[in-house]
Amino acid sequence: MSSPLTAGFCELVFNSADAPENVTPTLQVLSVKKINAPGASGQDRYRLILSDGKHFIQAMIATQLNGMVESKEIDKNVLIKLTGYVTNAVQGRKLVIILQLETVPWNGDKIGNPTNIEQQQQQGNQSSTSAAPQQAVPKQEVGGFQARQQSTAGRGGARAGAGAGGRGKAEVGPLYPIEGLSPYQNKWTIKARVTQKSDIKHYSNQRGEGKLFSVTFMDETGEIRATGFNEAVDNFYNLLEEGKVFFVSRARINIAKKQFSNVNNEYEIMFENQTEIEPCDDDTVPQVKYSFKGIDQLGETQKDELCDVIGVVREVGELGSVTSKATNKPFAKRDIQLVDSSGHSVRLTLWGKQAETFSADDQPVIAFKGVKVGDFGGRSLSMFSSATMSVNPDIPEAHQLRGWFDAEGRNTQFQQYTNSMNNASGAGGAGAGGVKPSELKTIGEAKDEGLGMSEKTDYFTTSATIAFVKQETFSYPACANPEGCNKKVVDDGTGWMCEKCDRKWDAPIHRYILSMNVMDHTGSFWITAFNEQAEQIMDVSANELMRLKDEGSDINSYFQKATGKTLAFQMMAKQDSFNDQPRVRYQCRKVNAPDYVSASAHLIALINSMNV
DNA sequence: CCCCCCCC
Repeated sequence: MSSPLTAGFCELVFNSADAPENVTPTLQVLSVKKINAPGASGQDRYRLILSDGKHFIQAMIATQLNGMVESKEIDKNVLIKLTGYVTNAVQGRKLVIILQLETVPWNGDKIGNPTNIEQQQQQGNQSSTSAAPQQAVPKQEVGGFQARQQSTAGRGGARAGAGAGGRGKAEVGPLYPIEGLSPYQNKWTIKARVTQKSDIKHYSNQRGEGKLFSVTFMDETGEIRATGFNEAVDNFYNLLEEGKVFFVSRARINIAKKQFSNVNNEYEIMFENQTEIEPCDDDTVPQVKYSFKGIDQLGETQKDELCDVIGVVREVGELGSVTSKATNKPFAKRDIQLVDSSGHSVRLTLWGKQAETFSADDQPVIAFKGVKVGDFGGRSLSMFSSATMSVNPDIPEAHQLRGWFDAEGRNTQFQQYTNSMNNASGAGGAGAGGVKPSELKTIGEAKDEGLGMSEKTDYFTTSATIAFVKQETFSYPACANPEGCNKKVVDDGTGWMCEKCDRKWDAPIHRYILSMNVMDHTGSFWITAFNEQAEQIMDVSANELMRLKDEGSDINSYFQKATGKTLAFQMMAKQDSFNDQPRVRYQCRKVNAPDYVSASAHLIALINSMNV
């Protein structure tokens, strides 16, 4: 009977010093296990036991294939064909790292009676497993990955894989995927694109003075941060250009200090004196991938979150300087205003050299990766040192924005993020300790927890029904300045005077201050909604409603229509005093259609917490 | 071996 499995594969991996080149074995999964060491980004890692029918061997699966495990495509007794993999020697044990695979149709039966290749090897070949395996050059063989790399290398094939013996210099090991790198290997080469390069940073501490820089490398399997100190700065800083592809070898792999970077890898590279870096003109290495958030969506992100944003630079601020409170050091700073086709704008701050050298005054499209969301002025963005920006990138989103801006965006009024009362942008700073804007609270909870009773402002969302809308005072006469002033104006008999704009208008524009009583099953409270939110609730502008009222129409029906609406109110609770008595002012910052799914989840959690 | 990511 012929087995569909690649007999002898385990032995080949274990015994051969030569890479099993162009071997794409078919193996059977004996078990799948989640291991207790999630990846840098918190992703799960899965270990497989793979059988060739005679022996079995341990394997790890690259995180980008996790979905196949979670969907049970990869499961016990499934046959898989490894089309991309590397092997590692880790503390004398062999491990296959699977980078690419295909499943092979099979009836689900277990094939043969495989035994552990490790035990067999330990009995039969002591020397290869016990004698200081890390000091000895670990056996590293690269399977399908290398074959695939070479076949797609094009001109970059100048640097062939291990089999071709390097680049006329010392042997530097086989071409490795970034995902396959680990501290247990010292003989590897990666072919990767620099997606980010830092400035040169100088430091001085107890150990002395020094300088350093870091880059992020990316290939089709992942990304890794690399750092170089002192001499390495001199050797490599100018060579490594953002966006270009390089071969890197003979560097150290350390455990990543993950708290200092958002690069998704458990390890990082340290450039050393013997490190070799060579440019490569292979353009098949992937480019940076973005996951853009619309500028209007920033209200949904948490403060300090990193995100990707693309926008048109509508305004470039002056170069300024600020002194850090923490270090007393001055930093160059420049604010730019970004807009996108959502009609929203946001401020983004550049720091240091980037602030100094920024010179795009032609309203370019810029794609930002990994910028930090701040809550100043509602929402703001800040360039992080690991953030990157790409001016007029050749990606569809950029072309789209360019077309939109040139056709209409140029003349659009943009909705800004602000902390002011009239902003419809949701969020706003849930300051340290403050309730997050997205956090659901019943009215009872908001009161019981004393939201808005302390110094800080609290933000929460409540799903509630409008019980009553005050009709007597629903609006105020506001400055008619089309630039958007919104200040209250007074009629002095000759016109409506705005003190802020120092202008007089024939007629004001009425804006809402809508006072409403809303309730849920736990209670009710009075809330105030300003113009934008109130318009959404009333389905008519305050100005129009005032006109109807002035001409003697019955406007009661509008208020009746609003009454009974159930909405998700994004609320701000702030301490206030009234007749010297402290009280809480509840202001509605945004209204949405009720989100029944999260509201139900919240109620279920409440019920469960009742512990009955 | 750095690791600060700032200010209004």
